[in-house]
Amino acid sequence: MATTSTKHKPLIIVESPTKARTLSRILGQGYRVLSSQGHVRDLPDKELGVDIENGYQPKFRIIGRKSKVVKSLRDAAKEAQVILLATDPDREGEAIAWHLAELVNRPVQRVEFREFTRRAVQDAVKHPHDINRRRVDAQLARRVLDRLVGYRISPVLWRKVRRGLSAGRVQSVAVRFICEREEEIRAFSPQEYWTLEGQFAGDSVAFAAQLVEVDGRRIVHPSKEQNASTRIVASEEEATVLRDALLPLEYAVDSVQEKKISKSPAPPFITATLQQAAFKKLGFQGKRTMRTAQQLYEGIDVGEGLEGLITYMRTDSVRVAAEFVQAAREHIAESFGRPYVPEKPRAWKSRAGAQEAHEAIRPTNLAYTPDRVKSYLSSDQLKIYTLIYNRFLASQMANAQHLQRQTEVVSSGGDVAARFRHTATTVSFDGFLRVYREENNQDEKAKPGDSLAGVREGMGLDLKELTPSQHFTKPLPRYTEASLIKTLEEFGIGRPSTYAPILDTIVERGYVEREGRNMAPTEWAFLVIALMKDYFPEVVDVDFTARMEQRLDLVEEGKDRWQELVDSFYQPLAKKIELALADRSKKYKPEARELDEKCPECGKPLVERSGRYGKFIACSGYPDCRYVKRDNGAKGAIGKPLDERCPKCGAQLVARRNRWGWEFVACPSYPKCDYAREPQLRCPKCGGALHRRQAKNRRVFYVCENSPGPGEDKESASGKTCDFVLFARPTVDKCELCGWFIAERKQRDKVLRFCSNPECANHSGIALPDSEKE
DNA sequence: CAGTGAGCGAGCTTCCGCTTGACTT
Repeated sequence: MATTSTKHKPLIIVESPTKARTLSRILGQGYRVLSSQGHVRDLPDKELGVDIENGYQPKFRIIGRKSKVVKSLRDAAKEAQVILLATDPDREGEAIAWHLAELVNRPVQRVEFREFTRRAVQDAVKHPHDINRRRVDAQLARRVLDRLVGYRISPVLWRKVRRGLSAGRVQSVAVRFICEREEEIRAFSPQEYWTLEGQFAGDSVAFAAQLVEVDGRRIVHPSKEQNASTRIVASEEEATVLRDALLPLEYAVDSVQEKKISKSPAPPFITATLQQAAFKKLGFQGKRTMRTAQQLYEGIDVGEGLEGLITYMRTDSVRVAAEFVQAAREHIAESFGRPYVPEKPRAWKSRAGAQEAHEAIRPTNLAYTPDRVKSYLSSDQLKIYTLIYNRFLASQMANAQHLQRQTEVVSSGGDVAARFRHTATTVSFDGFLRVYREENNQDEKAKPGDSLAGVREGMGLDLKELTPSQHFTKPLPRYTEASLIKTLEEFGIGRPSTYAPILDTIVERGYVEREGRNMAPTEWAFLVIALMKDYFPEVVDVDFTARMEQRLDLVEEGKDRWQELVDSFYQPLAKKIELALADRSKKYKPEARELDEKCPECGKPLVERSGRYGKFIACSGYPDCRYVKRDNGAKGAIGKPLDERCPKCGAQLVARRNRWGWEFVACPSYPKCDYAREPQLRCPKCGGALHRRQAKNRRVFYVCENSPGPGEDKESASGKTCDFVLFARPTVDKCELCGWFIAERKQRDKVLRFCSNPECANHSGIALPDSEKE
């Protein structure tokens, strides 16, 4: 494209590059469209950045890795006559627009659209307006408040609990949920109860029915409220007595009732519900779901160039563009027939307080059915796309119709009166179930052995068998990623872009450990939550965010000033921080746990303590006795023996891991012998010496002495013929396929092991022996 | 590259929310 063609065209700035591309397509050649890629300015990382003494004046800096983006936006702004800021129509988007306006230092206009349809976009561009300064102020209040809460309370935790911990408006409430659930589980005592199932048979009928009533008292689950008309069968003895009493009685069908049940589909996905469904149905963690959805959003070549297959995936709204609903109705009629189209289009309602900047997550083109595009998609992409496609389609389909048939059987004669019930539900019209059903939809349980076709009221029956079965009440389960996100979303805590990262944060800080699908709190979580409840109860109150939001609305309506909002939250907080720091007790430090083992040096009992680097075992006589157990299986363990002798003392060397988890080779007789080195010293390719280097970004990498430096190419650097460079750490292990050493790299908090040979099949990663999911 | 506790007190850690692309001496 000619460079002059962009000059003087109106410039439109949006948040995401994909939106820029779509917008460009809608508006055509007359506009130049660029993206900010999210926020471009923020408070500095290394300091508070809020002048508390001076009206909470924030100190904004261009975010380091956005400097290139900012430069290109500034350059483009210089060339443009008209600048339109089309960032998202929500609080954060308004703030981004304001920061951009400040940075380009030129007159700007604001445009907003909530759908990426031609009509909505063209209409928006025709009606530009000013930036909403009140809305920007509301965002400012939100940002400053979060910074003050996070950066002022966290240091209290470093001092009183452990270094490196953190607190925040969102993460602390998430940790609180997990801790309180754990306390409930620990306090729970399972309660025994019994159910009785009878096998009835009569004239060409046979079926099973549950005992539901004895002498006018309903048999209920222990969790149900108890009164004079209810009863729990609590023991085997009780169950046996009942069985013996009921077996000899005579029985007859009391009633047969049929009920129609209409079930409506779930709304189309928003971020939180997509993550929940993908977790439940596919076992995907939030991160994996979002990464995949992003790919579908950015576009896939389905044979006709790049096509974005879904709408934006970070949304809190279930709204769908009216024209697309119409398209869906036509598609449904065509694919499944008229009865599958509801009379009126369904209009879904988002949670109160949703910002509704985007549509729900839906396919962009119904002609791209999962089946039609599957050969262009990866396996993850197809799974997520199918989920989104079907959930959306279902949300505009007709209700499913169920027929529930209840057959009740009563006893006659004897000293007790019993009532049994058989319930069968059948689907009479599948409706939306044709394309989407929830995970635990187990209400269609017509048992295979049952035959009730000939059942009539008053018909006599024999009770052939009466089988008691034992049950126990169960505590609520631990939170999973899905149920935690659901809970946070319901309380309005966190935003679509942060649900998945929150999980990482609380795991990284050591508050929570993943145990299979569940989230288990650590000791640190309990200590920190206890402190938070004592000193900062309002911050860990589930309604803190809701109260903040109400106040933000007032700022947005011009009824409150942002500084006053921040001040009214911060002043009480500042007092509590002082109180907390003044308390010198060790109440929130982990306790040493006494062990049954005696110190081999002084005979006093050993204790397990929590130190900076995890748990360790030492003598309770400290500081008189400084014994520390070295082979406790923790990080300071003895290590893996190697086929190599110590050059200093001749002992058999071992591989150990340092405090950051990296391997090194050392003498086992440490501290008597201090021989230690890196796991690999020679280049696996040419045998030359292997050097460790550090990049500007502080990442460690390894390079062969025979490889040319960055400035020199292979021709000019005579003799430097090797090109071995490794952006990872070597280990002592060898690859089974090629014999080169295995290397390790950390991807976020996860360790990736792979062969150092780029030609080897194991280079992309080694399958773990106990391959865990994701 | 091998810690840890207590206290002395260098120099360090930390929030939530928007968005992707880096590329190493």
